[in-house]
Amino acid sequence: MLQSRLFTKTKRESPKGEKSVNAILLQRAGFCYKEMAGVYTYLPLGLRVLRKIERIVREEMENVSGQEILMSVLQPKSLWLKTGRWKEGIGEVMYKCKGKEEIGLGPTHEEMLTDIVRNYIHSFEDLPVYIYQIQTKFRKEPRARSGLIRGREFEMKDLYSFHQSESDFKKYYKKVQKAYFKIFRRCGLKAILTEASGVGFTKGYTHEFQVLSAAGEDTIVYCPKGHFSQNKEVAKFQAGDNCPVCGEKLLQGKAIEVGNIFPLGVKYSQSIGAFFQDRDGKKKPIIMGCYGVGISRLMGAIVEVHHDGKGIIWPGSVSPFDVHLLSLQLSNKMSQREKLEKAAKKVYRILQKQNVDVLYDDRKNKSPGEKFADADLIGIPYRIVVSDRMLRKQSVEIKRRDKKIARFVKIKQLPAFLRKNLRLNKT
RNA sequence: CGGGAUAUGGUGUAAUGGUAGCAUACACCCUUCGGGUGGGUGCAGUCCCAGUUCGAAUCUGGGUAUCCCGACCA
Repeated sequence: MLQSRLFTKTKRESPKGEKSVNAILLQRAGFCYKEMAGVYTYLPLGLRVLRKIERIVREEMENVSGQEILMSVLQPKSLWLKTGRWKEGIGEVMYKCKGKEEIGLGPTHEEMLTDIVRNYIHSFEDLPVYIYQIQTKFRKEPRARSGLIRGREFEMKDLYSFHQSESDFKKYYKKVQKAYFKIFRRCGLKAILTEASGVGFTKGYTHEFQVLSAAGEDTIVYCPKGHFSQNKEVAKFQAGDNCPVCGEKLLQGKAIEVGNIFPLGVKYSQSIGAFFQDRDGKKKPIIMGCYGVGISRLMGAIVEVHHDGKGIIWPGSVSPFDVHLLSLQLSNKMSQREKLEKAAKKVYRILQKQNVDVLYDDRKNKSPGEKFADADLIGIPYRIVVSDRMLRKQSVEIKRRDKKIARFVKIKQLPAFLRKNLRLNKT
């Protein structure tokens, strides 16, 4: 991708009033455009990141036998009346449209999917089944905040599992738990499995995946060795207490909830009427589980964790590009400029041939300082510089965004270097 | 939903009752060239409605929007 053609440019100043790091950096660098409080447009750079995160999530969902569907955003009132949630609970934050009839904008999809499942699952032999989707959700949040961390419109992956027995559900629950750790690790985040309050019908155990960050809305009490963590709202322990597992002193910190998993029991199957006939001939409500990942929130969380004073530092797995190629047009001699452009294009082609996603800063009349500043702000993991100085040595300069020092690689040896080093980032 | 703050060119800011200024971005000219080079020219603005006043960006009332704290966060 040629940066001269890239839609959107970086901004020198932080958006007015904005305090949260992810909101500032994502807007300044041109990843997101704020439409309203808690409502964002994903620009070319931002969408690439979102897609990368989606890809990771999809792969891990397929690994736990999830089948992807895409449900509608518009939801019938009748279904919500069946579960009593049109007016209460999440219904309170549902956007409702009045047309011919009242319709809800999906804040979550338990009702809808349970109703669909009701139409296809009739026997124990049809179970278990695991259905997920990646979709935009709408919630009338009383207070949208912190950029992508809490939006009124946001992207979420929601997986629902359907089982014939509690024990089968529990096995799957554990499996998804593992898959979730993998998702967050692949996104460059260290998630802490945290016990949280269940809603009435969940009788106890629900789990949140929390990422430590000052931008978080939750406070967790956790074991630094990772044995234990509880959300402050339900915590029976406090900072300074001993970890019930290893005895280590517990810590307390702010955290962003990037995912959650919880049992639904038979709440929805019962009220919506999703039953199956068991091998004993009896009709039973399907046992359900629900597993969410805030995809767009994850993007915000990654920025909160991976940045410095100059900009974002994307983990390779979710970066919009693998390499940011800069050509420094320094000489005022036309012949030299042409020579440099030719060399930069050659490097660009080498990179593309190696299947490296590259953003090529081919902009003319931009000073080196400006190109460096933009590269730091955008935060692509590798920066490759082509300049007169480099050309004299038949080399390019390669610098990692998260490292201070640069190294020099002969253009001839570039393909080998790329094969050897960049693959590391493809998780 | 309670509390606080803010609203001025595309973006970021100054002007506290009397000529709306600066920076940046953008366009053009010159200059410079490995960390936002310097200079010149041009383009462009007071959130909305009402009120006070000879006169309002500025004061008053109402509205709207944004940010922050809290409540809320199946």
